[in-house]
Amino acid sequence: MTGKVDSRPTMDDVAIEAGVSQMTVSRVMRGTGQTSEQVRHRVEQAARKLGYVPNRLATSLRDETTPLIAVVLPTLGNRVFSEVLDGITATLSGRGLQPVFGVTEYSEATEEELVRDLLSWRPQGIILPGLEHSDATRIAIRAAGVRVVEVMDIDGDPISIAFGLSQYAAGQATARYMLTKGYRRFGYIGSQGARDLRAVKRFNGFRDAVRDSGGQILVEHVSDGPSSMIEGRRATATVLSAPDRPEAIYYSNDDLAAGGIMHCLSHGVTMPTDVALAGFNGLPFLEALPIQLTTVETPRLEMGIRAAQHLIDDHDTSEVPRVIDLGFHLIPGQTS
Amino acid sequence: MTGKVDSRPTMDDVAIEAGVSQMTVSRVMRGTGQTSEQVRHRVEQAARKLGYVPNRLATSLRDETTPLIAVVLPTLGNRVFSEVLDGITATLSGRGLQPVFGVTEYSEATEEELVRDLLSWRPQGIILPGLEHSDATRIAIRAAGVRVVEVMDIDGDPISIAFGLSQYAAGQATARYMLTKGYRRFGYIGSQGARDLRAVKRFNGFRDAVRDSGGQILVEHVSDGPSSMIEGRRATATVLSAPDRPEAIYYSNDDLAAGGIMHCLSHGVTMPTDVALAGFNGLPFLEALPIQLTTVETPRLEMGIRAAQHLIDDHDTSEVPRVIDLGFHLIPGQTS
DNA sequence: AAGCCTGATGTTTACGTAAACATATGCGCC
DNA sequence: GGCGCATATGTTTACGTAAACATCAGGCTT
Repeated sequence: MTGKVDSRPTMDDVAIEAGVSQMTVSRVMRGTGQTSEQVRHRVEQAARKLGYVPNRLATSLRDETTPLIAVVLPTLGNRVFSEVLDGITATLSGRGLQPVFGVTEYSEATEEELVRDLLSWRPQGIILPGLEHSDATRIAIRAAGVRVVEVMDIDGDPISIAFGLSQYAAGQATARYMLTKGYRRFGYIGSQGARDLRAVKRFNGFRDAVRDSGGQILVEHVSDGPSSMIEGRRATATVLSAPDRPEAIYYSNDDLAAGGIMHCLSHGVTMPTDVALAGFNGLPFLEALPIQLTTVETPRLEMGIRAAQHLIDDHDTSEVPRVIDLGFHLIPGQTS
Repeated sequence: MTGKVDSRPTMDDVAIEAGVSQMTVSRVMRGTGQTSEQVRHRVEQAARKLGYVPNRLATSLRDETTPLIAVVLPTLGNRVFSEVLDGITATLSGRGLQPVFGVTEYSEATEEELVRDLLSWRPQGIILPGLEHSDATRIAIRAAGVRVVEVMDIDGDPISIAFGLSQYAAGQATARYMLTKGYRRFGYIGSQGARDLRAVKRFNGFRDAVRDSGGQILVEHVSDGPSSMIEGRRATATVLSAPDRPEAIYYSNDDLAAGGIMHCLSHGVTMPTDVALAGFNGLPFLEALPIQLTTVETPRLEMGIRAAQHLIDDHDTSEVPRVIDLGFHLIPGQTS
């Protein structure tokens, strides 16, 4: 017996109201199979009257498929990732797919738990940040047989396919550019401790390139918290007041670097003569700075779009793991 | 008969592997009821061996409840909303709740469809931007009997409860501040056509305050696309080259206003003597500007946190509609 | 030693939907 | 005028889980 006062109406309720069977309601709702004009009308009326809303939990359970795409991101505190998410959502919407997501705050343990939770929704696919994941995460994903796309990074072995850029090469390119400008004595400013693995890779590329040319990294200042302009400003003050003051500073991202510019402007430190600066990401807000930062533009939106697109397209799950390099673009600025 | 080669393992599969009944597996998985140490161990082993992942679709269908919170946002293209989302996610995670979300791109029709889609997941609650929604949206939500929180705005009648600020008052406050500084002839620059209803309210507050004091709005420049610094720059150039040039410009948000600052800096227009500027939001990137923008700081993170918190707390659904004013804070800058 | 509780496990059922199969009605055809 | 076929609708079942209820073994009580 259906018709409980308090509960949401089901197809059964609509069926009774319209004087037909539940199956007929199902047919009318989806516009499949054969239905007479008359019945269709009655059912639609009944559905509207009762405020019927289909229950996707039931549909998905029954069909053993969902319109969900799981999305994992390190944080929403950085514009970079909301742009990736933007690309994903824009691509999914209109195709009847919906994102369910969560953030790891750069913790591998959180990622593990999050992935388990997300997979329990039986999503069509999952988008993960970076290529480094715990064994448990990999096993869970493999067992789920779900399609995976990794984004942001291509330095390593993807589970299936990765859309991103070589973080190592980006660091290297930045270093080489600075080296051509004549700088040899560098400082590095980062954040998130060593948890931001892509920042670590960039710095490795930067450091290797510097060392190969006989340059040196005089000081590494990596704070533990999230990156922000104010933190970059503080860190820059510290680094520049050290006895062994660098000629140039490489920042793990634009927020920190912009803070560096703020410090220099407020303290009469001339860029690039007193100190040269370089950041990473090419975020739009850089346009607002009084002086153009040297940075590396990354295909953030495109990574999201391509990742989502890949999950939409019908691909073979057994494909060979591969990486798609979406490249990056060094923007020479006035700070170096 | 279970054990289909291709499909994900279910409790039945684990049960067979462990030589117990499905129900026992369920008990072990959730740690409820009575289970012997021995059986528990066998079941856990079997589950691990088969890579069992619970199916939340089934659980939710069976329990008639989900751990989902639906989130609707106008866009991810503006930092404001990713900050709100950040507040929501941070508050939900750790409580076993998950956000499912979508963006409307400022379209009421899209919102309607999106809300219907989201409600079909039978979420615990739904978070909507603003107080203006189509009748169909309201009806769907009412029928769903789902808990609703509206965020951003408090100028109007909430469906149930709203956490936000008075957009009208914010516009008014900005105008009054500008008026005390002696400006009387104003320009307005907006975007998103008239779709950004909160921007419209702010402008109404601004305009009313200006008119009340005998000032006037000489020009209104509202472009149709999304807001961006570059658009603000273009618009500012246009407005300042008009024959009836305003003494001060009010922008619908900080991105546009920052573009205005860019224009002035590049064209030797001195702020605030040649023209005064004011924005809205108090986004962190303003810190990067060479000159402090007059703006209104909004409690973006807090709106997200409070909204999510309200859905977590056990509230009476039949409560009287009400609005919670989280206030705003005018930041006097160097541009006015 | 019969009765009875307790702890451990099993069986049945319902959640809402949709495929597969079953049934009914009517109409054309030879 | 009976056969067959198309069209419209109904019935059964399964998806995976968990509450409610049923069963069963063993030990304790008197």
